[in-house]
Amino acid sequence: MPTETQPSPPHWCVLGRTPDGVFAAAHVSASGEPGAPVSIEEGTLAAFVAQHEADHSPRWVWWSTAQVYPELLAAGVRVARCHDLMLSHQILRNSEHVRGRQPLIAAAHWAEPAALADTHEVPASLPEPALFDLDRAPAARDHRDTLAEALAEFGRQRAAVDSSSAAGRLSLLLAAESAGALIAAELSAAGLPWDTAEHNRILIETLGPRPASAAEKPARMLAMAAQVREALGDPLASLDSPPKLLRALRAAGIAVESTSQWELYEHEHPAIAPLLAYKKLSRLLTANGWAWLDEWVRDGRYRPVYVPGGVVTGRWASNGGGALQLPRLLRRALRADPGWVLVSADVSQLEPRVLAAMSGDRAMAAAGRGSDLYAGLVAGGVVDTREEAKFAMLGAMYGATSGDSGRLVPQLRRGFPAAMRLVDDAAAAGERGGTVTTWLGRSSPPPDAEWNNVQAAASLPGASRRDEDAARRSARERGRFTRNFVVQGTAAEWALAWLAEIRGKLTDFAPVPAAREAPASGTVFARVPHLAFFLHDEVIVHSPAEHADAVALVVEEAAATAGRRLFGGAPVDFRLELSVGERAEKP
DNA sequence: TAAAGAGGCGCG
DNA sequence: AAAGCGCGCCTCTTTA
Repeated sequence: MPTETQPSPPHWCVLGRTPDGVFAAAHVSASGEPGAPVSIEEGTLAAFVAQHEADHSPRWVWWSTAQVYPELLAAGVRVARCHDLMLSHQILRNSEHVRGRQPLIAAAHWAEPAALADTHEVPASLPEPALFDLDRAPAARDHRDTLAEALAEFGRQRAAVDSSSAAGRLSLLLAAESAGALIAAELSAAGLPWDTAEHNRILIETLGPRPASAAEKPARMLAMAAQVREALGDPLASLDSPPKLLRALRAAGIAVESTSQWELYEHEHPAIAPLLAYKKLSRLLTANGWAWLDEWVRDGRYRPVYVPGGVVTGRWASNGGGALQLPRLLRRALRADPGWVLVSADVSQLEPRVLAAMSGDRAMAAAGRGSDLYAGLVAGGVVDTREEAKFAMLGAMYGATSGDSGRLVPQLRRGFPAAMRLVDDAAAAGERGGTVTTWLGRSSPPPDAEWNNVQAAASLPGASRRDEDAARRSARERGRFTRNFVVQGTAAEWALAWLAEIRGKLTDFAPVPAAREAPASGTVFARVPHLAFFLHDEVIVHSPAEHADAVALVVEEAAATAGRRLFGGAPVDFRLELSVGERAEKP
């Protein structure tokens, strides 16, 4: 700890705009004292940031990483750490650990536009993109990005954390969330190395040659469609319109309620197999076909848009490019540049392990030690087969009450009472209309007005059976949501800590010679190992081949570090499936 | 004619 | 394949 006689190092550097739209910065010392604002000449922001980053690497405090950081990266400037005011605001104003939430809630203009729309404080017709448009005239720009507002909000957030009952955990969460925002921007900047030729080959092999126009269907789809129509005895049957398809199926004597594949599987009819095949092909064509390739892959890089904190549980969402839905069929198209490799890792059974750690369930932790957790459940005699173990765990975390999954939950409850109590308590809180909170302090939203109305209606004297059923049903639904929230949300926190740790360690690698660079990764990443993909519990690092083993070690050690950061000495292993190679496809 | 909703399916 | 959480995106249909 620095003594009073030592000058406080400028821990934070708050960035915002002056009223006339020019960037300005103010240092804030460890004690919270802001220094005098320094204005930054037009067009010199990147140089300013680079200089300060080299001098003392402050934690940059800014309104929105997504707003500021892409431009810095494009200018070749990386930052080590930041505090994203927007993301932090969302966490703090909802967190049950924060006692003094009122100042944050009162600063309603800091909320996301979507959240404002929910409370009808903003007309639904408000053009949302305008709020994020840097190119607008300064006068019309949102006032949230002024330096004065940033300093005020930063002060509110520090006070909120200091007053909370879990300052250490919340600080860790805000740091991890902000690191995630940096990483999301860096992932888009670096891109995922994509083998367009291989993707095209897969499309041709699966669908047939690319039709001359998008209006035409590929040959294999036409062939499947012909088989379906033949089998249905209906040469004009429409396969692309669910209502029409449903009528055609019924007319052919197939008694289905919907056209979804899980229901079609139940029926024996010569039309079923080609119809399911047609649906698969159609999905590939529309979601990740040639149009997707043309739109999303440039210069050998797929650059999706990630949205950190975009999911209510804290998981990332994506907005454009469908990064979180890449079909496994296309994994072969992920391919490192020549002389580089992809280091791919995914966490085995992340959510059950997180549940074991947060509940302190020693038996469940033991089941996951040194091996596959599901195999551990079998070895421990809780269930008979690995498949049963998997379904039982999913049922426990999602709140299954029926089916094979629900049937196995009681066995889990006997074997792992502590873990099950944690999720059962979370479900009970949700059913009562309460909120639940993740390990680091992200709280679930309270029930909306509609939910409260339904519950209230059922407890009125004249409530009908229908009212009561509706209330019970929506209570149970909410219980399943809060049950899953604590596990999914804490797993997302673990994953952020893992990512942040990997990112930090990757900066230690020396750049490879210019002759070996991967220019499509952008100036910042062309010569160093960098994160290239993230998907909830899975990362891919694009690395010069000679660093592959060291990078793999970094990824592995980061998992252990993340476990310690969150859970201290909890005896839970976070095991990875690691692979290193030119392609990311699993063996 | 554009927006909103529903159905369906990809991912974890 | 399993019914049970969280998403995004595409298509077709209904609604304003």
